[in-house]
Amino acid sequence: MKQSTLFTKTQKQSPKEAVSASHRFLVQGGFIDMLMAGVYTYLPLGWQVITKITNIIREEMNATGAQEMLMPALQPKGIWEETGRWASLAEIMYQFKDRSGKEAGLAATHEEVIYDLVRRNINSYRELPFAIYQIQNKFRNELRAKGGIIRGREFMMKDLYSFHLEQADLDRYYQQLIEAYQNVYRRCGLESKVVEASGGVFTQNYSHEFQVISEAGEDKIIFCSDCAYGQNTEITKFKVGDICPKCGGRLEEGKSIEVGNIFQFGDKYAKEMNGYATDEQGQKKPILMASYGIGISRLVATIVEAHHDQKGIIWPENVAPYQAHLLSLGENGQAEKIYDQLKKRGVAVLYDDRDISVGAKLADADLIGIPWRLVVSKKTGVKIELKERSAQSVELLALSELVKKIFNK
RNA sequence: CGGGGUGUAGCUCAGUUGGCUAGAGCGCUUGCUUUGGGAGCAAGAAGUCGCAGGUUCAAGUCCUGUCACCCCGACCA
Repeated sequence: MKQSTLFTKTQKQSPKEAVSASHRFLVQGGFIDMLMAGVYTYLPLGWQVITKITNIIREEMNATGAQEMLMPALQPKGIWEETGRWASLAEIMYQFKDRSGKEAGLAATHEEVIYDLVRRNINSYRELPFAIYQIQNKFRNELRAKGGIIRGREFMMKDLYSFHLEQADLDRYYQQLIEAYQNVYRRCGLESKVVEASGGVFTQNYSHEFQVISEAGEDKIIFCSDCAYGQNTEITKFKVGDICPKCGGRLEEGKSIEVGNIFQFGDKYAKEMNGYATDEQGQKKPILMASYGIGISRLVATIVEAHHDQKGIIWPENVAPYQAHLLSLGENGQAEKIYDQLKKRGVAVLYDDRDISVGAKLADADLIGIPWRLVVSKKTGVKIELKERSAQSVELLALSELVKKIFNK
């Protein structure tokens, strides 16, 4: 990708409304653009990051046997009335009348839609268990949107629903998903805590949140410094300094960002929406459900909160918009050749071919935060100067050495 | 929803007790120079002063309404 043709430029000035590092750098670097409070466009650079993250999520979800599909965002009132949530979610859900006077809403979540689909299609224990997920925007009429894409009114989510006839089977899959979630966060460069929390207004049962310790967070948790255990301060009886019940480490308290939340609903939806299947003995049994969500847009912001310095973002390699950032600094065509070579070898490279000052290019490279910076200038001759975004030192390498060393190509 | 604040060029902002042709920096266009940390010089384009109404000889400035955005709180799969 040639940077001269990249849609939207970086901004020299930080947006006035930005109070968090993620908000500031994502806007300044040209990753996101606000349309209204809590509603953002993912610009080409931001979309590259989203694509990397969703691919990681797909790999991990598919590995558990889950299948991907896509449900409607526009939903009828009827199914929501079956569970009583049309009324109980009235404040958070966008609800309106269409021009024939029919009431409808925008998806705040998808339990009703998926359960309606399942009850009409699943009749036998032979068809269970299974898990379905989608990656889609959710709409929530938050009283106040905050912190760029940390709390949006329209935001991207991966939501997965699993269905079982036996509680033990649900428990088994639930544990499997906890591990899959931890894999997702680890691959995104984040250390997550698995935190016990209340089910909020949505379920009486317990739930687990995945929290990343960060000053930009809105949640407060008690967590173990040695393992991934934690409890939300909403429900905890532990105090700072208590012993971790999992590993015996010491508990601490800190602010954190909730990047995932999983719930066991058990037979709640079976009862409310009449979802039953026949077991081996020919008996009617409730179809149990659990829900599992990852806030993808919030995850992007969380990664930036965890990986940045004064100058900009430092993307972990797995989620970086490009693998390498090639900068042409006042030379005569050598960079263009190297760009072609890198493309030929399958390296995803952003090539800064713009006719602007050296300082501006270097500053933009720091702001955008691609992990490997490749500089070609009069000084470098036929070689390339390599610098890792997170490091201070540079080294001169020939193209073949370079691609072998860092891209394994 | 309660409290506080802000809407003036693409962006960040200045604009005095109401007064004449509404400004700056950045960005943008053209030309020349420059080239390892956000370049210099010259010329230029760019504004219904958020929107509607009112007061006044005169409104960016005062009044009323309205819309949008930000911050604190409340809220929060």
